Amino acid sequence: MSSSDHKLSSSEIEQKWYQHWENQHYFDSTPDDREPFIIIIPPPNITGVLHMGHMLNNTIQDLLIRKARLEGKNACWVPGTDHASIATEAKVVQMLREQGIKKSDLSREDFLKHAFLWKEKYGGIILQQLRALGASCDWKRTAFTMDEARSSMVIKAFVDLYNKGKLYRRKRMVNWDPEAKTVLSNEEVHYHEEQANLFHILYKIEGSEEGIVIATQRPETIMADRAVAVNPNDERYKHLQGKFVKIPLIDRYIPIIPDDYVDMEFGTGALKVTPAHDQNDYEIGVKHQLEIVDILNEDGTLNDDAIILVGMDRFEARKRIKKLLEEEAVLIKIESYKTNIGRSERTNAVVEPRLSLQWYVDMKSMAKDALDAVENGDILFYPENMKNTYRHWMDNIKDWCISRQLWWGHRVPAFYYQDEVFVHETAEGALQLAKIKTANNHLTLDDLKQDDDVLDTWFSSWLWPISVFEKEEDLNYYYPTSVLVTGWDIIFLWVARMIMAGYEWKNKLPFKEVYFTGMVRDKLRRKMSKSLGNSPDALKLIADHGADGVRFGMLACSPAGGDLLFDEKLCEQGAGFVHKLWNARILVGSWTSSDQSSVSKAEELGMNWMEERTNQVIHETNGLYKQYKLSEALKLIYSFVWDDFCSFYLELIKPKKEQALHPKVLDFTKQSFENICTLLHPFMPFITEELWHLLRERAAGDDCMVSVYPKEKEINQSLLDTVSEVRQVITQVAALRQKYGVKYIVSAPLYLAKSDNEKNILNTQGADEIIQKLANISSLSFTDKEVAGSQSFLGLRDQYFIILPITIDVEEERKKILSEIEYTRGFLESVEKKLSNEKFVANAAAALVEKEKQKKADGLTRLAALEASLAQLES
RNA sequence: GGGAGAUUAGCUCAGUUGGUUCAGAGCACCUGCCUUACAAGCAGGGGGUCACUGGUUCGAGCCCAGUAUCUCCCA
Repeated sequence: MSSSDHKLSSSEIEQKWYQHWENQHYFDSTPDDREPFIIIIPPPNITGVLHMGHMLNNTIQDLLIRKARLEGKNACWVPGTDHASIATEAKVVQMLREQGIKKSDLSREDFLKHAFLWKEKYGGIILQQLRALGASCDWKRTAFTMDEARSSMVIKAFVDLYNKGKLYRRKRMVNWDPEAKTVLSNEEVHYHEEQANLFHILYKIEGSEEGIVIATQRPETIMADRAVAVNPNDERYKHLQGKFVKIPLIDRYIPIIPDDYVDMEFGTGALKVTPAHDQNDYEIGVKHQLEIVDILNEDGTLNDDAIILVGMDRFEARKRIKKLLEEEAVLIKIESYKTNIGRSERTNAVVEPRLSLQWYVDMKSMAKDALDAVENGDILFYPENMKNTYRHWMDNIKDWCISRQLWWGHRVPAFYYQDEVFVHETAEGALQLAKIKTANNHLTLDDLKQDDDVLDTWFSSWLWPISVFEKEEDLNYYYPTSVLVTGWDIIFLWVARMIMAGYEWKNKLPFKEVYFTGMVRDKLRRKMSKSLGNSPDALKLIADHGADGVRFGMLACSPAGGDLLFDEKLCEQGAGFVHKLWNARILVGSWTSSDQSSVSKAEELGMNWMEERTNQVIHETNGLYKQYKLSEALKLIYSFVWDDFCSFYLELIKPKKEQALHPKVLDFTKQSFENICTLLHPFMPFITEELWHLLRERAAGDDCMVSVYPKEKEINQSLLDTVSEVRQVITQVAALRQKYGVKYIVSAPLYLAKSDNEKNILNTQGADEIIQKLANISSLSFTDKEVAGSQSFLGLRDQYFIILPITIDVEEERKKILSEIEYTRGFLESVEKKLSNEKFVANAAAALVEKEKQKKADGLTRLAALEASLAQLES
């Protein structure tokens, strides 16, 4: 026995075994005859470091992969990273700025060189950190959304959609981030209630002393106004319709137009229409054929069309214009109110609605198959209610703006010549198209200008499941994948779109099941985030509690879909569990065996029970796995190991000091321990591997990670019930000992009241021995009457008497029995009520009625026993 | 404004097509034990009008309607 046998060092065994598994190539997968089980990792951003969300998500994936591997499937977990265009570009710009380099000073090519260098340096951090968690990814398959294979598929997809007529380029109102100078998707804009001012401004009617007051939150945009709209039914303004008003500060007159859109109740009931700077105004503008004038530059400063305050930032302009309006005496009042302000997820800049020319994917044409697949159960969602959210979105799907005004990403493969656009994977191909279209053979590459924009990151992410397999053979074998594990917050951004892409290009769903994890929140229910600083350092957690402890902590509190309120205490509990297992192994390891020993009846019964109980746990956990109730499966195994194996079975088997066990018993015990290791391995891979090797000498390749997951067998319920009764008796005796202060060391005789119950513990070989050992009973025998001077108690079915060396408080005992009698009578009453109810007997299932009858019989037996005890006490 | 979900013990949550007196688990708390693997342990214990109000039913934590509160998604 080496010294390391008695001391547990998590970090040591984590490093040792992870390296061993990798050396043995256990994580690797290649297509073969076995059933595949495949998970594609939700690729983390290259800008990130491991956070709690990743820990949860990847722990679950590893758990599922390891379980499948143990079950003999060909398990493959493909890792990778996402180029995260806007986030990465922001990081690189910032890095360059710190080096004194401005992005605008660099060419696109030079900027990309810097970006790739950055990616090489920092882009793999998360994948590296995942190893610390025990992730058994097939690392040689590591993919990146911008490497060659993925990029070429992204470009092909774009071209293909264009050729199918599912892509178009159009000028629309988009969310504009003036700081990053790019369009944002709706999902990248976060709305929060903020305090704002509502400016009431007087617009004077042309050729009249009268005026009309409009209310606006954005006075700096009045120069872009092209109309004032009022509700056609608004009596206050009927006489003004068709007249013109002057925009304050500048010399421009705009019409007063009627439109139903205007809410008479809001503000003054008069709405300034600024088609270039508001989505709704834009629509009104189109309807009334108003001129659309954009007075802002892409960086949020005012341009020449603003006429005044040119070159000033929009917020500075707002302050200035307030003064100017006051000077002109047209600022009637400023009202403070709360409104939702949209800010960029990345830069936190206030998002500007902006009219711009962008590429769009026609989503309606793809939504149908993707919706059907989920509706008809081809793809299963866990939890199931995510279907509703999914359906709602699919039914109201909007076209997808996929161009971004950035450099880091896949460049749009569209080439322009004069007013024509040519879409092709290569510039040369586009040139050919252009030559044909223009009938001009003299065109050269220099005549074409490629689109400056890149594609939305999700435009590569949606191809992830179909793009990670580079070989046809792999694709045929692994696709569709088994399950996707991701957060519900990206069900639209990612999950729905992957399903669409799967049908679009492979004519097949990308995965059969989707397991939505919850969001990791802190104890105050706040989402864990870097900005709040409420997220624990993942690697420190692992260092403090061990990877197994952290995995336990993450899993123990993670019901599918629901929020996960993370509490470090759960990791402590996990670490405690690791120690429990460790100590149990030390105990078993300290035992010796000898042919001279015999197998006692108690041991025989104990072993049989252990086997049945293991079967039962396998059966139950398999059921839980199927429903993805992973935290419940873990809790079940936890209590099985702790309460059943350690507290009961090992105590039952435990030999007296210096005594040896029969080899059969010791071997069985080790075998049970091995089963536990295998069952627990997916949850806690390191400690189980370590114990596996400490339990026995192992040949090369005999590792827990690749052991055989035990199969379900038929369960002997009757044996389980009998031992439950045994354990109940032990518990009750212990409770009585505690109540009367009788120490364990004082043994006492126990009697079993004779009854009709054939399966009583005296008829089961070994049961008496177990009770004698664990409850320190001097003798166990039948009795057909009350035992004088005894304490009586009920097991699950039978009644027992124990004689403890105490003086009994008759009055107290009487009260106790009376209250039990009362309870039993109530119980009987409710049962009888049911049985005498004709409708119940007629309507309920026969088995149920039978059960009620049995309950009545049991109840009567118990009542009789209690009344006898009472009589005995009073005699 | 449209939609989804939730409300069960001090906390986090189970509760399977309505049917054991159904009200559960883990943590936390309290009590007693250093019983020779583990005090990171062992053995016990208290604690809930299942948000509220009605309805359906022989029977409701579970089904229906409404109310309240909260969370989230979309606009």
